[in-house]
Amino acid sequence: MNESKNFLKSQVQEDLEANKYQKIITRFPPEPNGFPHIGHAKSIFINFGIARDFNGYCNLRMDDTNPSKEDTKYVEALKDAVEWLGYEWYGDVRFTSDYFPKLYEYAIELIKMGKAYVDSLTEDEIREYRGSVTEPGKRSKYAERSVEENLDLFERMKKGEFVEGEHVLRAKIDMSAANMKMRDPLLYRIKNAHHFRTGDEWAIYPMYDFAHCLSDYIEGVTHSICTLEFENNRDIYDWVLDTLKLEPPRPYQHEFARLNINYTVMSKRKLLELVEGGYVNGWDDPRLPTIAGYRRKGYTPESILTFCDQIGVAKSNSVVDVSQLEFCIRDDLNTKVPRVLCVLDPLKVTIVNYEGEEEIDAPYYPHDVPKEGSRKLPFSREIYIDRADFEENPPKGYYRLTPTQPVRLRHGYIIECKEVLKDAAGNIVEIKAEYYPNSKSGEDTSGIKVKSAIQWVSALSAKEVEVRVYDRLFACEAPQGVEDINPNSLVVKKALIEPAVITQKPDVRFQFEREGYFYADPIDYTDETPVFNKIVSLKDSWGKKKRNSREKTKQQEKKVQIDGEVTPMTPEQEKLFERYTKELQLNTEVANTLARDSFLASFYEEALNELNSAVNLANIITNEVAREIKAQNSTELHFTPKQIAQLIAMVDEELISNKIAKQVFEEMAKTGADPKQIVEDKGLIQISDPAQIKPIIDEVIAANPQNVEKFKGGNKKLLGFFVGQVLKATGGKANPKMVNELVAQKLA
RNA sequence: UGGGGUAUCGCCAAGCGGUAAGGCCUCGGUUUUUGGUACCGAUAUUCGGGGGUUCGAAUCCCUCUACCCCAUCCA
Repeated sequence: MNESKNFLKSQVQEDLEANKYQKIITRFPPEPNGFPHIGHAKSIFINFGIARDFNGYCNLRMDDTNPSKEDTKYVEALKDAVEWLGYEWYGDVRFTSDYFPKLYEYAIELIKMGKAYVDSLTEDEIREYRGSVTEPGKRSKYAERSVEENLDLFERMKKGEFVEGEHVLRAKIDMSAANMKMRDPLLYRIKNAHHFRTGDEWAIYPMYDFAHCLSDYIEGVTHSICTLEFENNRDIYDWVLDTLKLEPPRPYQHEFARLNINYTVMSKRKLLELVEGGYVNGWDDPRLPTIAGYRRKGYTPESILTFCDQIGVAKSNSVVDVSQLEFCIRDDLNTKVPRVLCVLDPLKVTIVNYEGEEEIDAPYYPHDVPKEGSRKLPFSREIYIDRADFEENPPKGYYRLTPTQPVRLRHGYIIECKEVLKDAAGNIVEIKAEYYPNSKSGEDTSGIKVKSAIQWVSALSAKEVEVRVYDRLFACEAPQGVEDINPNSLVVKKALIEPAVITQKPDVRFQFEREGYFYADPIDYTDETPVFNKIVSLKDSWGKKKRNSREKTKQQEKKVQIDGEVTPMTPEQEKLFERYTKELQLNTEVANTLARDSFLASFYEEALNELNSAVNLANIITNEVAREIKAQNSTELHFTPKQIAQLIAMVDEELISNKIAKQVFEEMAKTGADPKQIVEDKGLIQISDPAQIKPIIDEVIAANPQNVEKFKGGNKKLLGFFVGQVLKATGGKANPKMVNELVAQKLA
């Protein structure tokens, strides 16, 4: 598996090291309102994977808070998917609906705290009152109801005394919050629908934002991992848990980018449209990116898991190329699956100089797959080969049978074309050929060199099978909907296959040599009418060559960036800028940053009172100090302008290098210690004596002969590498400028 | 227009101030009775653009740009 850590694993590791949790608990929490797709597989892989990696648990929880959409058939599909992928959830399957009583209690608690109220605005009014992204909302007059009234109303909501939409329970947070989600979010709504588990017991149902965080908490989840679109919901997640003052530890939410793959669609809505519109044959149609679809097509769980591992986990919206997935299934099947001969587009070949019949012993696996097994391949005078394996007027580079080019029948003899028979329309209907009796595979003494070996079947014993050749469902990379459907996404062929394959059971995979991997359809396959699904083609560098030569290579243009306008300075800022550039000789960029930030400016002025080192102070304040201020979100700073001045004084006196100054500053920001004290305690005084530095340089050079070579060969970037090594050896204390010069001299 | 995110090769993706990982794709080559596999090799002087700080910047600072998410009684 992938060794590099993703940000989620790093987070878990960090939390574990900080002793935040004793045991890691994650959860996979789908809403049972549709069939799981490969995006769910990614989530399953992440959640169960983290639990496995860190010796924890992963729960499977059905987030069933919306009875009008959910159904028990979906929970079965979800369970199947997890099991098929090889994971085991901890304990029983959980349901948010199991927590409805507990959730109700928490809601009452919030009401008692004055943090939740029953609102009786209409749906439209609620929307209107919420405001817009740029304008604040306004609070409902019902927010003023007393705790008693809220309690009474909420209980009656629960009892079913009201109709849908009459009341809702809302959190009392902030109607003018910049985060729209925090404008008094709804906690409960009245719904008369029948719930597939709790039946008609409840008249009210909790909203996602209320139920999810608390369900996580109830289950002892530590890391609540979800997709990017919930980033804005994190504030409510934290608000609910914090406001309720629950006993720690509590879970935290982390978001990652959902999976997208080109040439397909992933949204539930679009998938549903395809299924219900009859564009595909059900949720397990092999062209669909559903787990059931991939499974029916013949993908292995291992290949899906490998894929999930390869694509990684990050926060940028991305679209993974299908070829990555296709690679995974090819790679998995290559070492697992027997090779057999199947002719998809049969063309008759009569071997005129052959009489009788024979059986050829043919191994199931090629030389590079360490597996045993073989079968008998019947051979006779009449055989079939694939139409694509004969060309009367072959293009350049064609390796297969032509009127002048012999070819080997895989595992069998070399044949040569003698005559081409055509129908009235000019279509080739048969080939008369001759074979070389002394060219049999394994005992070939003919000395004839052929460029390829092709698949074939004997006419006498071949069986007709149905082969469903699937191609991508959509014709374009980023399909919008059914209008982009590839009309040839399914081609059903009557193919001819060698007899050994037919005695096999369904649910078995093969490689049809030179064609691809195929799967005996687990549902439609019978011995009388065998059906094979194409899983994926083999890599086809010949087909590609042909295609590429036809396609024009399009050149990509580099995008031109346009610079936007910068907001002008106020007169006061203008004045400061003037002073900084003219009087203090700061460069315009630094002066600009300082002048525009009043906090930084006053910090700078104060430091300037302590030390007359305008440029160096300005530099550290606009860069390092600014960063700390951002990180600490203002207020609680551990360092003062005076201390910064002391630090810079040491730099000015060349007691410490700039590099060390940054290190000292970080320490100051963390602990609030005095810069001089830090330098003293850690012995950070700069080493500027060449006599001390030179031996270290020699050591570094001696230890890295290849890099010395590379450097002398012209790789000047390596100078930085050597400087870095020397600095590392001295604990960062060597004067970097001097090291630079000395190293350059040494290596010159 | 407010808030929250994200930008590193054709596609994913490491990287957290000191030599731009890896996989897929692509292109060469070797082996091959699968135009498969395997194996070797090539492919980012540059990290969305522009500035700044530093001996040294993909990494720190400023700024601009592009894209995604948020105004369901969905999740």
